[in-house]
Amino acid sequence: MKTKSKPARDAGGSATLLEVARAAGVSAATVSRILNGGARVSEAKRAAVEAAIAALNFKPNALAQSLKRGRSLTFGVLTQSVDSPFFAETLLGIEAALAGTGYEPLIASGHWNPQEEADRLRRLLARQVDGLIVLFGKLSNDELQRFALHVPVVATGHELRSPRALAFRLDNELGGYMATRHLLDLGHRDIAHITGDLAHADAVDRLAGYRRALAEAGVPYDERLVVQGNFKEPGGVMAANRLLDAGVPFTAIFAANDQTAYGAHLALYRRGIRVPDDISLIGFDDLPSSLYTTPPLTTVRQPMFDVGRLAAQALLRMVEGEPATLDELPELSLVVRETTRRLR
Amino acid sequence: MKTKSKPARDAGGSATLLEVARAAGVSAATVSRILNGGARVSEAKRAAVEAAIAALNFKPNALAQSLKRGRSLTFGVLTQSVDSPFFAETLLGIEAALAGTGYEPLIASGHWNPQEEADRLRRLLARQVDGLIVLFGKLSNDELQRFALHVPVVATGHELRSPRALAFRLDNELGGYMATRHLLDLGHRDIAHITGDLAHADAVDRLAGYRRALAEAGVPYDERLVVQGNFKEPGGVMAANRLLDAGVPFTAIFAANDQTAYGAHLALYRRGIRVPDDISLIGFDDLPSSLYTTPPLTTVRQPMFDVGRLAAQALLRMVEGEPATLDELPELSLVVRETTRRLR
DNA sequence: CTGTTAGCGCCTTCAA
DNA sequence: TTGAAGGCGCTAACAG
Repeated sequence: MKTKSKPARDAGGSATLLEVARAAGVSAATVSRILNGGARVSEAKRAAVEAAIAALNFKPNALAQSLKRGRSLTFGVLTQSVDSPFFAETLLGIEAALAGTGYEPLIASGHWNPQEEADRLRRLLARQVDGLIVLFGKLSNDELQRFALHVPVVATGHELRSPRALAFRLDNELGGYMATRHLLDLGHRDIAHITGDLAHADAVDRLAGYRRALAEAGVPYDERLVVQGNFKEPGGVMAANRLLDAGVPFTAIFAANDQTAYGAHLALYRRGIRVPDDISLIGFDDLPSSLYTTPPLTTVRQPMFDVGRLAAQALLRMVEGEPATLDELPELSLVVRETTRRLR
Repeated sequence: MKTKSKPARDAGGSATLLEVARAAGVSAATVSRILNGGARVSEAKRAAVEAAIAALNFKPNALAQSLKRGRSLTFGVLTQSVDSPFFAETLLGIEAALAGTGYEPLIASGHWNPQEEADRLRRLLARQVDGLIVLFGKLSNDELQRFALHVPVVATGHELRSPRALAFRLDNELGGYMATRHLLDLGHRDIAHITGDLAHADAVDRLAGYRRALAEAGVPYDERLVVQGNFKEPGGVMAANRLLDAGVPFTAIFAANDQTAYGAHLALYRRGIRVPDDISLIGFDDLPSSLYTTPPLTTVRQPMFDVGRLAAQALLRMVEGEPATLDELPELSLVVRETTRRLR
């Protein structure tokens, strides 16, 4: 005896368009027309169909629509880790740009692993996303281009511009310069730097900015004052400890990002060194939480919300066939709060 | 002259299964069989098909597969805001539970707005998700049940158990009790409480726990020591200021969540009041960042990663037709760090 | 072992 | 204005 083999879903809902049509005594085509606006339909039938839709609680099957139309109204978004506040803000910007457009983000995480990133991107493609937003990560431009063969791609943290792929980076070198310059302006000359993971271009650029500011101010570069972190709090703790143990005096620290600064601050606190009274500290990113650390953290702001918003807006245009362009390039800015102070 | 009207996608890729079949000189069914394991196929044809797949760089269209199979291998996940570290951790747990199962999360945000939540859930359903995970929010049990008519539902922060819906809450009353009790054990008797948004059951429960601990210790409840916050940093700042301005002395604060504690800490700092030297402070949640505040925050840990993981695992079972059960109920725990200290 | 036949649910000509 | 027919890409009987 053959029994309904449909899986667990639908125990209580979701009629099909055909069922609606039958209930209303019209053809499926008519229902479809009413659903999608457009064509004129007689008032009588329209009323009947709308009644049937309501009665059956009908919702069109988006999968079927996508299959038929060849567009899924979905953008794939590759973050590196959903738990990073840094990405969270970007996601918010994407969400904002997509609101009301009918598009929805399908989010995946690459965990800073090129293989995993490529794998996730492939899955996203298999799900027929109409476009891809790649947030940072370690994919090469070639790989990005390969994906752009299938759908338009917008990437942040990469440099790349082709008809179907657009990438942009913030000026991290300038950011590093701004941070260091701020410390210099405050009279500091012995400025330590805790770098990010130097496998990332951003970390390298920030370091370059630090060196440029120093050079410009005539302060010799002392490599003993530069230690490597990893963009995470524990890295900041360890780096600060190494700095302190090295015995080379310094009055300020430029941390490659806010999380590193948090860690460094904690390490200083443990040794009874106060911020900013004894040592000035500046971060990079301006995470939302940096406004509420005690004291609030001076930092270089990365406008991640805007980055997300602009990326999504650009992609929206690209899927409409317009050329790949950016409305504006988001800019870094110095946010002076209370962890830095004038020397003496 | 009629021209290809397919949209921008596919400028360079994605062959169809039928094309693969033709290239390999077999039928579509054979290709499908090879793709899905199962049936036996001659080595010759298998080789030909695999060659064709590679040559054409073929990836099955997941939309078509889902439509045909009646399962999308997608779970809808309703968070309230992607930018909250609290939800981020839960998402991580869900991601972990889903890894390797073939299921992927489709994430939407409800922003603590019942209308918006319901709307998002409907869209998720339209996309044919196979199950729903609802993380907190303000939907009523009735509404959740209604969604459970269509697909299995697992919800956190609700209480509800039916064949196709499972919900669980952590014991927030106990959490509030634990926090207050910790302060009491340290010798504090004048303990202030900054509540969360009292429209949330969690906030009410934590307050109840606070009162119970007080009562149990024979400390009279003083309503002047209880002010309302909103689970966010600014609320913590304002609440702490109100507490301070009221002039009723206290030696410790129990903040309804970590973000509130951050805000309160900042307000104290601004007035030169040190934590924990002058005032002890305890939060609730144990956000990842609480490990790196200066000093690290004593708090009541909510195992959100586990919450996400357990929810996803339960849902996984439910879509397989198994009854709605939870492996275990995650428990709150006291995490003593450095913002609380013995009185005197 | 393999091909043919039918759709999944919807949209879109094409005729009427 | 409306319906019939065909097909998006894939899978699942059912024959051979």
